[in-house]
Order: sequence, then C-alpha cells, then structure tokens
Amino acid sequence: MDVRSLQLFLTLSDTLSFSRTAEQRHLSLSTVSRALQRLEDEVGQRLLERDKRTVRLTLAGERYRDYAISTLAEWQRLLGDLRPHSGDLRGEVRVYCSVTASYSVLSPILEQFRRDFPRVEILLRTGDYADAVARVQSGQEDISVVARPDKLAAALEYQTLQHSPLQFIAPAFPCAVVEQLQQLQQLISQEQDFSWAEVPFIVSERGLSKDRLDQWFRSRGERPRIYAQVAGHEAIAAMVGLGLGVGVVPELVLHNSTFRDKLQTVAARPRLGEFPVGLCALKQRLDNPLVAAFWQVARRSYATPI
Amino acid sequence: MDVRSLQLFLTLSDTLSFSRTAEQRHLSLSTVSRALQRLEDEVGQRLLERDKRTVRLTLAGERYRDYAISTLAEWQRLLGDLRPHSGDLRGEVRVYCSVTASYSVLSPILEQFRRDFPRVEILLRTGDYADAVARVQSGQEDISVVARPDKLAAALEYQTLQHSPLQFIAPAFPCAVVEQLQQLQQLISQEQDFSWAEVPFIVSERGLSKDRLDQWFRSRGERPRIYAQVAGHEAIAAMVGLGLGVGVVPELVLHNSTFRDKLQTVAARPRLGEFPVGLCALKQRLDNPLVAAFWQVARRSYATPI
DNA sequence: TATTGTATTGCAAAAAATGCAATACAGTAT
DNA sequence: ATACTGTATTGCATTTTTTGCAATACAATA
Repeated sequence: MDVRSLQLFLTLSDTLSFSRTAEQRHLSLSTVSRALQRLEDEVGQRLLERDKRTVRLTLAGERYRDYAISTLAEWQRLLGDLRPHSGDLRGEVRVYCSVTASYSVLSPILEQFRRDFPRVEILLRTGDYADAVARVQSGQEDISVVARPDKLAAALEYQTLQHSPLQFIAPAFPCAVVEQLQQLQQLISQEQDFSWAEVPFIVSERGLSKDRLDQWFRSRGERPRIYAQVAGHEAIAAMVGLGLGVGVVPELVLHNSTFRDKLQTVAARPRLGEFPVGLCALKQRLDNPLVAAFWQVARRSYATPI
Repeated sequence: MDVRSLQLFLTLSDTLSFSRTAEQRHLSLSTVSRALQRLEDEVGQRLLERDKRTVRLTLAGERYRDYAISTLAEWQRLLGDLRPHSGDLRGEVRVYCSVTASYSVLSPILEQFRRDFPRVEILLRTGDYADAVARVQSGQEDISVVARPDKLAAALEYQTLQHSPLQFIAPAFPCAVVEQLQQLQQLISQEQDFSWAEVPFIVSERGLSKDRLDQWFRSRGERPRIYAQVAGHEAIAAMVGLGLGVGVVPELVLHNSTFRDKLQTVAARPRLGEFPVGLCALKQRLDNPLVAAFWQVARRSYATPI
C-alpha cells in the first residue's frame, strides 16, 4: 500500500480498463497488470473481476476503493498541513525549459509554488531542451527541465519527474509522405523487405531524441534521409505538421502541440523507448533556500499528481 | 508512504532512537536512517530533530505520527474486512519446520490461521531445517519453513518472511573455549596475526549456515578445527551452551534458545551475512485451497507485524 | 478467416532499498 | 589528555523490486 498504487487502483476502478489506466497514468499495460496483482496479493483477495472482455469491481474491490479514497484524502491533508509556509521568503529563481515543458511539466509546479511562495518571482526562459544542462552548468539558470543526461556531471543534481515515450510522428492528412508510409506499411504486412531510408526525416540537431533516432537507424543498418535539421521538438512537430516529413518527439510534445490534429503517430519497430523528463540544477545552487524550495515543490507535485 | 515506513516511523517515534528501532525491526542502522530521510524528503519537512546525542519529534513529526497511527489503523481494518472468512473450509495442512521456527516464525501465523480457518487442522512436524526443502519436494509435507535455497527448483514456490543475521556464538561462562577466544581478541586488538584454526567449532552437517561458515574459513585461507558435526541449529546452541566450542546460528535461534543466557555472540570479521527465512511449497500443491490459504495468511502476518 | 482490442507472462533492464564498512561526533571512562 | 563507547550518517556494492518490451492468449468484430 502506497500512494502510487492507491492512485493507480482508483484510476482502474474509474476506467474499468487496464489499457486506459495505463494510458492515463503514462505506464505500460504490463505495469498496470502487475501492480494490481500486487495489490490483490497484498490483501489476499481479488479486487477486480476480469473475464477477457470486461472488468468490474468485486465486493472486496469496492471496499478497497473506499479505503483508497479516504487514505489518499488523509495523505493530501497531511501534505497540506505540513506544507512549508514560508510566505515571507522573497527573491527570484531562474528556470529554463522548452516551450512544451512550460505548460505541460512546469505549470502544475508553478501553480503550487506560487501558492506556497507568493513573494518569490520565477524568471522563466524557454528554448531548446538540448541547451538546458549547459545553461544550468554555466550558472545562467538555477533550474532546468531536461531529458535525463546519460552521464551526469558530479556537480549536478537531477530528479526525474515524468516519463514520456518517444514517438514517430507523421502528417495526418493526405500528402506525399503519407503515401510513402502507406506503401511501406504494405511491404511490412506482407513481410517483405522494406527500407526507411527513403522517407524524409525532420531531426533534432542534438539531444536525446536525436541520439535515439541515430541508434535506431544504426540498428537497422540504414541511414536516414534527412530533410531538415531543426532545434527543438516544437519545431519538429511544426514541420511534420506541414507535411514535410516524418519526425521523432516525446509523446508529451505531441499531445501539447498546436499541430496535434494534423499529426499522427507511426508504430515503427523497434520502439524508441522512454524519454525521461526531470529537473536539473547545480548541487551548489540547491543550498539557496529559494532554489531548494522550488525543487521540493516540484518533487511533491509529481509524487502526488491527482 | 507505505505500511512498512509508517510502522518504522512509529517505532522511531516510540523509541526516539535509530539503533533501538533498527534492532526491534530487524533492520540495519543505515536502513532506518535512510528510510527516515525518505519520509522527510517525501513530505518536505524534518520529522525528527536530531543533534548527535538526542532525537525528538518536531512539530511536523507529531503531526506525522498521528497520521501514521490512523492510517495503519485503517489499513488493519481493511485487512480485517477483507479477510477470507472461509470458516467452513476443512481439512488438513502438513507443515514442517525447525523447533525454533515453530515458535518464533510460525506461531503468529498459526494463531492467525486458526482464527480464520478454525476447521483446518495443522499437522506440524519439526526437525532439521536442512531437510525442509527435500521433504516438500517429495510431497511428504505441504509447506516448510526454510532458509532460502540458492537455487530454487522450478516446481517450488518460495516466499521470504524474515531475515536473521548469522552469528558466531560462544559459551558465556569461564571455560577453555572462552579463554582461547580472549587470547585471540588480544592479538586482534594488537593487530597481530591470529588464527581461528585452533578454536573448536560445532558445525552443521549441511545447510546454509554450514556453507556460509565454510566460505568464511576459505576466505581467511584457514580450515576449521571441527569439534562436532550435528544436525540442526538447536543442537549447535546446546553444545556451545555446554562449553564445548564455538558455533554459528541465526540470531533468531539464539534469542529463542533455552541456553540463551549461557551463550554470547562473538563479533568475528567479516560478518556472515543474513539468513533469509521463508516458506517453501510445491507450486502444484498451492492449487489446494487449504495450502493456498495457509500461504496467504503467512504472507499477511509478515507484511504487517504489529 | 483475418483483424482489433484486451489482459497476462517471460525476460532483461532500470530503479529502489538494503547492509556493510568507514566516518564523524559527543559523552564517559581511564 | 586519551582512549572508548554509543550514536547517526554516508559511500559503495549487492540484492530486491519495479518496469517496459515483446510474445502470447483470448474473444469480439470485420
């Protein structure tokens, strides 16, 4: 019994669907399945009756649901009571992130932070996430939202907040690129040879998503046909949304893109894996009470997303 | 926030001592220290004020304590409500374990089991724990209390319940063995060469504790002087208690031995590590509802020891 | 009969928890 | 003074747990 599993169970009992729960919680189907197995194991009772097509609460499940609701409420109350009430702290914190992150990842944090520290100003700068680590290291920013670096400099502190799978995206309207993909799709279903090397790609100049895509092509023994190299995921989404080619972005970016309904995902194999999003700061800077406070608030916002 | 940490915190707030908490909960000091750090991190507040000599609850700590108490109470109530009330199940379950285990490990399980399944008879046989796995495999017993085997046959299911560190034990009264140990102790404190090869050892015929001791001697490049080989930890404790030599038993056995006050532990380096105690059954046999019920009850008794 | 949508499971990789040993510090004994 | 004892924290390696991917299994639908 812990916060995460209780929340998971509530989502399950709401949706009565493992797959939708997985989606909503940004988890894989197997994770959800196993998490529920653990819960059932822990209480020694089946909580959800499932028979291949439908899922519904057992009696024990209903009881558990009540329990989960009240326990989470208590937990929220506790967090509320214990919230550091430093309304008198004042100053500023410099934060850097991508445009997408500013309203997807950062907005719940900012909201909470403003409530707890109304006197502290947030100087928010946005730009390519690939610059984020460098800007923190150089001292230009206190905190950045970044993809977790493979190697973390010892002077840096990092904290994962969220994961988002990297997705291939393509235009969602008839155009040359889409036709090409459909042909490819046919070859795949007929188990014939096929090649991604002809498809025009919009790629990042650098950063984790570029690395992953490079690796993906290497693993297939092919080389991408690069239509354009741009800075930032938003730019990729934009260009793909204009029908210029295929690209790779974290699902997070896709969901928040203004081009969302002009874009579709492509189920290319193997998958590109998860894109871990988190905060990064100089350890040294975390001594600063304001920076530390921001860090704390961020962690807590993500420990208990409603 | 989960059951274990809440319990840990309650123990901490009771004892106001990390070391006593570690002892009571059978954990290492570092585990306790880190567990509390996690809790504090999670709520973003210090819960215990500690200043090198004393530990006391902060205001946040008191609030947390209330929370922990009521949350655990709710949890217990949930478990009570969900307890399978199969008072009508009847039959028998054959259980095998060492003498020590029968009252240390098994007794809370049996108590609970009898409450939930009053009509089910437990056929309890005791003997050397080294036989436990074999007896389950041969179908002689349904469930055994065993030390976790290094390699687990695929047909077997195993479930850890508890850990107990292996301890060197010696007589606690003046005798030849003790004198010898004292001389050894002196050499150690003077950082001179010393050898365990002269000390008479009472060892198991087989089993995990024998393997660990063998390995210990190998790592020192010595060979033990074996005074006696016996079957079962209780027998070792008895012979050591009679002043015949030095032995190795899980702390669990030591604490429950009738010779307890005639025995002392010896802090030999390196340590022998933990002795994992758990249940073992044929996967097949777990299909039997009675056996499964016992298994369940056992797990639950240990998931939430008061 | 193929296809789609759903949950479970084997397996390997990632993350978290744990214990040991080393360290640091303040009383207490020598 | 100095060594010793009891206490909590920290670096590191190990173990345990959780996770995701891919494969599997099954039923409803096309």
